[in-house]
Amino acid sequence: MTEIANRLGVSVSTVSYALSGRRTVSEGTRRRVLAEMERANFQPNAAGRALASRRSRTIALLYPAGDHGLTTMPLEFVIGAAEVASKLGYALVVSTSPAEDEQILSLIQRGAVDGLVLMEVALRDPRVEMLRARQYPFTMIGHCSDNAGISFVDLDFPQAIDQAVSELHRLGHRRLVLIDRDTETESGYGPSVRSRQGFYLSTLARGIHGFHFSSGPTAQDGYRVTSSLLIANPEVTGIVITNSDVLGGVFNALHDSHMAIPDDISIVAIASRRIAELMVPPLTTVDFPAAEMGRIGVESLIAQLEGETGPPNQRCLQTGITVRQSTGPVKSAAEHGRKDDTAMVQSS
Amino acid sequence: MTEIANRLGVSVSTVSYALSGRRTVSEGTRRRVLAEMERANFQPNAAGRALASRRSRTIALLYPAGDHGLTTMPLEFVIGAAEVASKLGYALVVSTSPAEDEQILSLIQRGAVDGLVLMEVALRDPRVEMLRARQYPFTMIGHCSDNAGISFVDLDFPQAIDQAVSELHRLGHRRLVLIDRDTETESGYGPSVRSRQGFYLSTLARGIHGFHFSSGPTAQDGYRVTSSLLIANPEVTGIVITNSDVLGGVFNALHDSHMAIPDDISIVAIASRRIAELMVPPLTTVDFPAAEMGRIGVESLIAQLEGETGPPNQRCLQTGITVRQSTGPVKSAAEHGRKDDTAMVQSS
DNA sequence: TTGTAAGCGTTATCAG
DNA sequence: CTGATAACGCTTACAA
Repeated sequence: MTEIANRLGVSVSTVSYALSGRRTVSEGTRRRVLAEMERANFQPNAAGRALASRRSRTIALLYPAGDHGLTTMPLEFVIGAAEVASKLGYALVVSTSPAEDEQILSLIQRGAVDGLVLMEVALRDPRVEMLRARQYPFTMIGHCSDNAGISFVDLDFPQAIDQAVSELHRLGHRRLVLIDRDTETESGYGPSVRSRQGFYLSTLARGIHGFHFSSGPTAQDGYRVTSSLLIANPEVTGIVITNSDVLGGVFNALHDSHMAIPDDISIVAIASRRIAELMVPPLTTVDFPAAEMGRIGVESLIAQLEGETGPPNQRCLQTGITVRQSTGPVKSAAEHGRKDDTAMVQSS
Repeated sequence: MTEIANRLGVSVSTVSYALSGRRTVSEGTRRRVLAEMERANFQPNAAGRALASRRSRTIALLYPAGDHGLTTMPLEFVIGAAEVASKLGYALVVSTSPAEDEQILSLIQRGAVDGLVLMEVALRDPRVEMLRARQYPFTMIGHCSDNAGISFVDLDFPQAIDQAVSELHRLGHRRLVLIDRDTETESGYGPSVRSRQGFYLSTLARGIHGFHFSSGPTAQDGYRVTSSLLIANPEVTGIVITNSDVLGGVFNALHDSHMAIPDDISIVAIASRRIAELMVPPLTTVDFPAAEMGRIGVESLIAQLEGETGPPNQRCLQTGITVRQSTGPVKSAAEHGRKDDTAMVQSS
């Protein structure tokens, strides 16, 4: 910058202001400065800028560590976040979320990042309490019981579940089961709690029979749960799944029990398109807008960093349903005697 | 740091050296300094350090942009990279690889990062040429035709394919097909080229019949290719797949053609465990060690940054095969008359 | 509209 | 073994 200033016979501050626009610079010099920068291929040094401005223009995505082993959030999420961050002039560092508050603190106390995006927050999350107490800028993917003043983006799980239930109901299914995350290990995990509540509300509202099974996060868990489910509740004709990690187990269990999809049983899951298309038959899904969630999370964090005032940006995204081939009308005549309201319904 | 120095009555440089160990400090003062840092909860400021040392202690992972739409590299890769980077004291920024050299240059000219990890390199990759010409530190996931002086980590695709072929051969399969990436759009993409060559070598070496079909990257492409394959070459009993994005299409096509897996046809794919367990039946795979590749890539970049000398670290990882249920002995008696060498073979 | 200069928090050189 | 002190490259009052 000094060099550019010298070459043009202006001061460094003029160069700096020409670039940042933080004070007015005569149109002529501004253009000359920018032209010279272009010519010299100048790029402002990140460290110098960060040191002087006390802002790193870097944010961190705290990725849930391997504690669940597998994780539900797809890669598209990270990509979406990275893209918008870069578009807004920020770098996005991915950090496997250290369970220790200390490590988070270290990250922010070094001034390495200006703000955080928290993933997989629990209903009562100690990290959230800590950051809130310190008034540190952050946004959440997911949300807590108490979100006062905090921006977040989440899926509207009750609505997502209701779409699934509604579709199955439309097809004549009257006995549904929800397979969700294991509550023992996931107590306080928002999506589980909200999905389950939503499921009971949705089934109740339609006067149909619904209950849930909890499953661990692996395919084996899904297999086991589905097998017992089929024995304990052979009258079930529709399954709703919230955690795509168990899908393989469910499908294999059904296959081994000679239950055809969708002839004997219909399945709807909250899952990405990528996963939907891997299944046989292709899975009817409530779409998980991962990339968009990443985008929104980063956007609202940066808005906050850039001094946006006003209420926090709290959004529960609405989902759409994509009907593929894992859902169909109830066939079993034993189930209801007659396929009452399904016969003439058009595909929506 | 100044504050700590003052409180202890030593100079800032002593504090700095006590922390960095870059010059000897008497055991006593060193301990006092560290104790005081602990007490005051001191964290060295990243920007100040970066400015003075001219190193950001940050590296970037250049993630392939959405040009293929879907991407083959799983999330575990990013996680593995992030974990080891953080363990070595570096931050890992994820950047959706801008096709433009300019943007890469901007990143490095700002001094925002000390080095790059390139993903999805082509056999002749302009980015590689550019970085090499500038002597900029980087490592690759994958490798080019000419890798002189560049560290990389890649899968040993010929070996991976050979494991797949070997397993199918062991089971008595004598007519194999490889479904790989579409060459029209992927010309110069190393894994495709190497897999295909490896496939022909492996089948040739065993005196069995092998040929390949190329498929686009979507499930629909996989479906189409598999359908035509079944018509054109009904004698095929084993399929090897390199790109897990097409798996769903393949499985669905087989299902729709009433080909049972593994009774009528066996399948082996290069894929992650996560995907393997989604399929019905669970897929026999040559394991893709994504996390390890991420780790190694980052490690060798950092080694390079820390001034390691000597030859570049060039590694083609060996794979293991995990036999699940998509492979089985040839059943079709029409195929070879007799199942010659398969009858007595033990599982390895 | 522009210039001057004081930081920002480290590292590293040069003397003791 | 330790202290001063000059960078590092930029931002931003304060003056003019």
